[in-house]
Amino acid sequence: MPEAQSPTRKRIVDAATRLFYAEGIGRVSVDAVAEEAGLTKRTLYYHFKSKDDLIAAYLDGRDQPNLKRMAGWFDAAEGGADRKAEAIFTNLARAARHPKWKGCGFLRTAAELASMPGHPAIKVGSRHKSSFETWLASALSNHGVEEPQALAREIVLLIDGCFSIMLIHRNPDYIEAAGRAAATLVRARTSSGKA
Amino acid sequence: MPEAQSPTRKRIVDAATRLFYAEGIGRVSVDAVAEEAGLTKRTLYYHFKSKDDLIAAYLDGRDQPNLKRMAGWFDAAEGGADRKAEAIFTNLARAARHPKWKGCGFLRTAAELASMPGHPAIKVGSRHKSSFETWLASALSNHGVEEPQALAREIVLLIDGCFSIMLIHRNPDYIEAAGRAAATLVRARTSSGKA
DNA sequence: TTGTGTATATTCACTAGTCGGTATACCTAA
DNA sequence: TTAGGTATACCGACTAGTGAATATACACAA
Repeated sequence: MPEAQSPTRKRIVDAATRLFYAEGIGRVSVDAVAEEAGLTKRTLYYHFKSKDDLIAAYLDGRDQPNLKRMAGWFDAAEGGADRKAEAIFTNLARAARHPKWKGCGFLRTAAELASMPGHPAIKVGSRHKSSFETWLASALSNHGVEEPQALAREIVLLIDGCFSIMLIHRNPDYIEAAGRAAATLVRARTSSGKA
Repeated sequence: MPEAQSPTRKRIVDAATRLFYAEGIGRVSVDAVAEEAGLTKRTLYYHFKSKDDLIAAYLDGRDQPNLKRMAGWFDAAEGGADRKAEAIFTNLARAARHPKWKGCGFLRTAAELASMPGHPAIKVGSRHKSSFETWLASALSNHGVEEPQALAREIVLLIDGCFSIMLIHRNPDYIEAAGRAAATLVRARTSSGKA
């Protein structure tokens, strides 16, 4: 039985992360992941029981880094809740200009697996998105916002809207527009009418 | 050279539409489309020069029906611009409860083709989404809204956010939340402060 | 120190089937 | 006779997954 913390396993997940994010899970073969990791397919199958398992592990590995990055952007921004929320979008727009940026791996994977709602990778994605929404609600509530949970959900919808539409138009203006919308929604839930 | 309006061609596109939407373009083989259409692969390749071509034709066929459906929801709703915008989401939530609903074919295809930004199907998707945004801006401007283009873009972001996040959570509550957010954004752009 | 057993980790070679696309031939209607 | 449209049969490349053998390392007994 393979170790959960094996360095080989980590090498495989890292290789899978690079390829799955760049090309999409359906366009990357298990052979390709094994080659990228510098080992054979049989070794990969020693550490993961199926490709579906590997896909879930790939997304699981992105959970914490993604959450921390978003939280970092929010925390680092000056100003009230509206400015902090908008900062997430400003930073996202900057990231999206990088040529290797291909949207959100969780959403793209869910789109590819839309016909398999119970797929383990979708459960991982669902947990990740819920974690983010929960964190955002608590962060907003620390900045004197009314109904932080409802507001967090609205902002999450705008963020995921950015991810999707960027894959169609490849135009970061949409992210800036979403940031302004988010700020508007925050102000609509701030007692003073302006934070 | 095949006819553009050939009934055989239409049968192929209809079959492709059923399968591609249900399973995703990457999980459906050309053989499967041919069988669904009740003809052989060779005949399919007489009418389409490649699978990529067929994918683009599939999305092209969804352009007008999708636009008309959304416009119908907006036009049929009672009330001001805020209520009409929210009606899009209410109807979307109802549609999303259907077991065969699998989100937006344009966005899912773009997600699958994220590594090929110049793919003809993505261009079709981009055109479709732009058409919708343009129509929505003009519809909003007919109802006394300020900056209808900026507002239309914000609402589009919420709609596409719904499509994406629904594939992760499968929870129509998100669509209702997006509808309320859209209404809030409309009111923020209405002179009276309330339409 | 040496030998044996055991669990972990890895490789090569393979299966059975699918993929997008095509060569060739045939049928039918103008 | 010609051209549009369809069918059979096939191609080489690739797919996820597996069987059997092997390398490595450490435990314990003689």
